[in-house]
Amino acid sequence: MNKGQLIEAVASELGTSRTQAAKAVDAVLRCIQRGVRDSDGVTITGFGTFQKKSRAGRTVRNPATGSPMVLEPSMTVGFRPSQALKDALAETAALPRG
Amino acid sequence: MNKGQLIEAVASELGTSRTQAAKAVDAVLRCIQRGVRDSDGVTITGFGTFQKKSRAGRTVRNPATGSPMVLEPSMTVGFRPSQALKDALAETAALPRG
DNA sequence: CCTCGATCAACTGACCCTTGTTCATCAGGC
DNA sequence: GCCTGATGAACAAGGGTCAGTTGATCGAGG
Repeated sequence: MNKGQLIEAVASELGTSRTQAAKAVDAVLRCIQRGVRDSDGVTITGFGTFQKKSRAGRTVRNPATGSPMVLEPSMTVGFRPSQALKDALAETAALPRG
Repeated sequence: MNKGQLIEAVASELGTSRTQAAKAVDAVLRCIQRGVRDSDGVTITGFGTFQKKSRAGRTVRNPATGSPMVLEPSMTVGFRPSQALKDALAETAALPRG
């Protein structure tokens, strides 16, 4: 699923136009982004938690040349799905008869 | 940041009421959830990729007792932030001069 | 249009993940 | 607005797994 399809789905959910849905999707994503950036994390009950995490620097190897290189510490975003989300996935994952 | 604050932020972004923003947030999250569930993954350009991942079963240890236990394979959701998102974090993380 | 994204290769070590309790906070309803 | 149910975070310790690196290309999406 890509952004367009997500927007379509949101439009269907909200009963609005794709244009409005696009704004909604963009706004939500942007707010999550800002939340992670400013608040170190966004906890959404029943969905999951976005959390800004610092990756420790380490030594990696260039797969092309095999030469080692030092990675400097960087920031990334971790997502910890809630049990409800994992359960929602399991619904289809173990969906024998539908 | 929690869900309520996210809703407030979205309401501010969209210029709508918190009630409408709540619907939008819920719709977007639900659609992402369904997308991950049905489509194995949701790729959002400029934000990141949610991907349903199957965790292989393995042996873990109960940190309380120290006794090993066998984990059965399960599903989880991985989030791979886009470079743009990581860059957005870096803006504040390494904000040297402003 | 044209950029973003996924792919693939070998390798390394950082990080996730488990249990279980408990408190605090959050979301929801009237 | 307040009460209540429920969800989530922290901690401790160890091991197995997965992420991450370069770089060019193809494909699709915005």
